[in-house]
Amino acid sequence: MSPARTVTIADVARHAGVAVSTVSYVLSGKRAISATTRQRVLDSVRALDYHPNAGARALASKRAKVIALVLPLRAGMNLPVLMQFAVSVVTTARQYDHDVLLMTADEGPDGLRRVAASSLVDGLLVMDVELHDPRGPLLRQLGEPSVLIGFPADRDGLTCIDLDFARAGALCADHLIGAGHREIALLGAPSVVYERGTGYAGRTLAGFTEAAARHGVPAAVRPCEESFDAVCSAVRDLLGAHPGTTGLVVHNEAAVGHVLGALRMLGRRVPQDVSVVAICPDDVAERAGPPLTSVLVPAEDVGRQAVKLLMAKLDGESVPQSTLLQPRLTIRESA
Amino acid sequence: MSPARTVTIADVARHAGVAVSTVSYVLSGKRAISATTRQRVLDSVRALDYHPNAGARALASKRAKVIALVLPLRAGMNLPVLMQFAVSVVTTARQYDHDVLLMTADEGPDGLRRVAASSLVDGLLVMDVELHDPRGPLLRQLGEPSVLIGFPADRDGLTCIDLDFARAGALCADHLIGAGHREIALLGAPSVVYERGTGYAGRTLAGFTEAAARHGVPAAVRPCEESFDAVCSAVRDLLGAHPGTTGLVVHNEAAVGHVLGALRMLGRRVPQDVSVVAICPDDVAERAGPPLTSVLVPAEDVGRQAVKLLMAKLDGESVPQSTLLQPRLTIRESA
DNA sequence: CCATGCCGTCGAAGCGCTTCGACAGAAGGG
DNA sequence: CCCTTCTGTCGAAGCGCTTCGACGGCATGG
Repeated sequence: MSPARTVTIADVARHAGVAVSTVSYVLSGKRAISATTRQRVLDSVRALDYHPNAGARALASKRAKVIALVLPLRAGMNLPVLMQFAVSVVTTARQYDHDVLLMTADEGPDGLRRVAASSLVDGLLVMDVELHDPRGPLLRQLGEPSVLIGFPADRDGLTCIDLDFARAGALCADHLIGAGHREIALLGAPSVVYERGTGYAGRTLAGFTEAAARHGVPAAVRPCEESFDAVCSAVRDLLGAHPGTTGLVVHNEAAVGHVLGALRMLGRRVPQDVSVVAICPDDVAERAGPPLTSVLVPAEDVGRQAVKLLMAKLDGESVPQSTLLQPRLTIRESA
Repeated sequence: MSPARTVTIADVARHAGVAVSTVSYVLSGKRAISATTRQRVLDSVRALDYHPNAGARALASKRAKVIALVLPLRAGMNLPVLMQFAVSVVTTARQYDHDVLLMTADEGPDGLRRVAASSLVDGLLVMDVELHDPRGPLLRQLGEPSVLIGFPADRDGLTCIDLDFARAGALCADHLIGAGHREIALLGAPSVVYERGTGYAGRTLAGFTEAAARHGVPAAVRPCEESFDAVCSAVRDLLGAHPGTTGLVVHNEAAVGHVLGALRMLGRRVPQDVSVVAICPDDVAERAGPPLTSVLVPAEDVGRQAVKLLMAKLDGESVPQSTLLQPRLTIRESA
């Protein structure tokens, strides 16, 4: 429309008949301003459709009001959960009046250094941290406020949050055993995921195994690739080697549909012949046939909490080093 | 380590024994600087590990070197593709020395207005634009450089890019008909997606129907919800109503696995009894059983091209109003 | 009734960078 | 040999905002 010279705080001040600093204080609330002046300023802001310049604000206040979200970029990642997570981070950050800069891990440590050093962001949210993640030491050294999703082996001086996967594995085992199953098994992620030392996969497995042992129930465990054929033979092998298995836990979102297909092909009915519990998002569980009893990965919760932790750190509050989110089992038809 | 007062351009200038402006010109290349001076400055930059302050740069140059990626946030979205897309946008943007601000559509028009007006970003990438998307007019009015992924009905003055879904639909039909099928069908997205006027779904359907008509082959079409049961009855209905159907196109990523399961349950072998072609990402097609002949949604290409278009616009170049990416059919075992 | 405080507002000094105009000195032309 | 034209560099003026210190004016208390 108009030639649109952008509106500055000086324009607002002039329009409202006050000093620039007064406008600033009205907007930030950092000093008391009389109700009448405040209102006049606010009206001018609205009238002129004023939006503070982000760069100038960042420069003067040393706060960019932007946080970085660092995504992993690896094989075997499960994109939908990542996405849900990202969305919840953005939504929550906005509630704190912050924006989110999206980064991929493939720029490596330099990327983190760059955004931190350039004051592009005030803090970092690092996803999918592995057991021996090089970014752990880096973050410690960087001194930039950060929150990690996932647990590195050495979490000293870091703030970490994740679903309690050990508990999730145990919950699945307990549920099956409680339902009377006397031999159970876990079908996991592709083996590369375990080898990489991805914390959550190993922790689920440990929790599962431990719970089974506690009840004295034999528990087989098998990694599982994600193609239909691979899943079929994995299931066949498993049931061959452990014919008494009647309870199955699946911790592999991409394979979960195939597992049901494989069981169908092998003539095993779910849940009559084999009970299945999955660890996956609700929508996957719901649209499976039959709908799966499942423990969900509460991506949204994790995202929200992670942002809250980071905001607390930005405000100089001290926060717990580790936060574990409790898993929740939803009973559907498969177990 | 150190108390870490951040390094400024003045520090670099002092260290190199030149003026601040000289450092700036070395870094931006906007004026000729002698080789020796340039080298000295560059050395100092490295020695001090200097990173320009993003806010100051943005303020002075009126270029933030950040673009916004606006994601949709709707039911029936398919997250993995979105994610792939986002990753490719970030990667490409980095090649142009830009960062990416992630926004969700749920902040609405105000969100776009806000980031644009505050100069937080230099341009906008808007994903998953619908036929009658309110953001079309908004962008036009905003005057901020932008690129839309998807085609609104009125694309005057906008820059749009997408996969040529009509062509993709036609390609599937052509492939099946070329293989000798005399009655074919399309299993599509959930009906809500069509009703919303999501361009790509409708265009696929149109391309498919048209191609079939051109060959004089009857072609049924059916939207499809994504739960296993719904898919089963959809497939059953379809095959019941059109018993001669031997070629099936599936344009629904979440349902594609279930379709194969349903066919198996109905006793139809793939590809002996029914040939199946899917429109979905390669990894989904590959890990299906049997691996699916498919047309992939080239999320990465779209992302890369979209960024390139946006960068061209930021540089003041003029770009084509519409860009259509050609689909590619990959033959696997299912058709 | 004057000293004391507080409240609300203002002016000005930066924040770190880009960019414009100026200006030495070298190079080239008449 | 002087005047012009480049080249390479410098200094300074902002960019739009936050924040600090200052300062009138009003109420309070002695």
